Amino acid sequence: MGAMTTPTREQERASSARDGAEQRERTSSDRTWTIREIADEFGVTHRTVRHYEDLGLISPERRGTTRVYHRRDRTRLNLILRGKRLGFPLEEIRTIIDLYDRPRGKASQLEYVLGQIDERREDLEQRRRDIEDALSELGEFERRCREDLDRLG
Amino acid sequence: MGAMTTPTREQERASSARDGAEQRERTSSDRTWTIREIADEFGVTHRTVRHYEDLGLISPERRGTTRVYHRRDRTRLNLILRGKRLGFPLEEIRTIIDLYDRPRGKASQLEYVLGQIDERREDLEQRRRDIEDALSELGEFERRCREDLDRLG
DNA sequence: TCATTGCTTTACGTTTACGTCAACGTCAAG
DNA sequence: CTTGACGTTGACGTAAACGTAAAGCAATGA
Repeated sequence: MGAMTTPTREQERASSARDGAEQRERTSSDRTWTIREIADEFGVTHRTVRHYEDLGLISPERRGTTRVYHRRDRTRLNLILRGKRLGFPLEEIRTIIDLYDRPRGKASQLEYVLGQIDERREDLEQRRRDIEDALSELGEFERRCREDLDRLG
Repeated sequence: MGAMTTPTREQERASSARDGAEQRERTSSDRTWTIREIADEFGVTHRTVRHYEDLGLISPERRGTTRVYHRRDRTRLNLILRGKRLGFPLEEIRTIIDLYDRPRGKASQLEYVLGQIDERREDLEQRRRDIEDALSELGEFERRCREDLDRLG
């Protein structure tokens, strides 16, 4: 995780809460967000965020009835959205997230996780090959188009 | 049995389907396939193949009422399935296929096609980045797992 | 001749991933 | 106290991508 996390405006609240006596010093890791803020920032609807919660992909804190989102929820959302861009179904994305989150104390657990990692890797590498193929076909096609264009001009 | 209206092609197809090994007088580019053969070979159902036809992604020849698949249909099916592996919706896949097939005689057409190619390329390169990121995260995660495993052993 | 096999169309069912109300709670401002 | 901005939980709608009968020819095997 963290390889492609978007640098965001977590500084603003962190610095302004520096001298507040009422609130303990809030580091950026303490910041929380509402569902609307999260949805807007990630470019999805609140309905979508709630849908992901229904499927168990995220589980924000509840204060009373209201959802409170923390940094970990943002991390998960990033994973989810990238998974979606890659065309993975949400259920499969959930298994991936669970994989990252699963407690892996015992050796048997770790062996299992390593096996899952290999499966994931196979899948991703197949996709990468598909993309490379598609890109090179696209390049070849472009070359031919430009040839045709040159003959016309 | 009554008089056959168009006996020639129908019988050709029937006999070639019966024993394909003997029918090697035909060059491979002339070979045709039934919907079942195509479906089996590509690992999809005939319903799926017909669905793609409904959406205009393939348009096999018709002999009478029966669908006859040629090499170009197989090429298209390959494009479709790769598109699906990459998570593209079928409608978008159709536009890509149409792009490759579109007659591009005039310069304006070619300009348009080149623009489309760029869009496609952007999309694919975004996906590639996502895959690279996911793969490197996976690698990092694996490294940590192996560390944990070493500490246990 | 009859049954089987394969292809056909029509049409409704299903799953995924949400969208879209509806109806209600809550809290600060006017 | 009412209004309005957000929040909540259902519950139903929908589009994509097929699945799954149902029902019908047409050629072939027994």
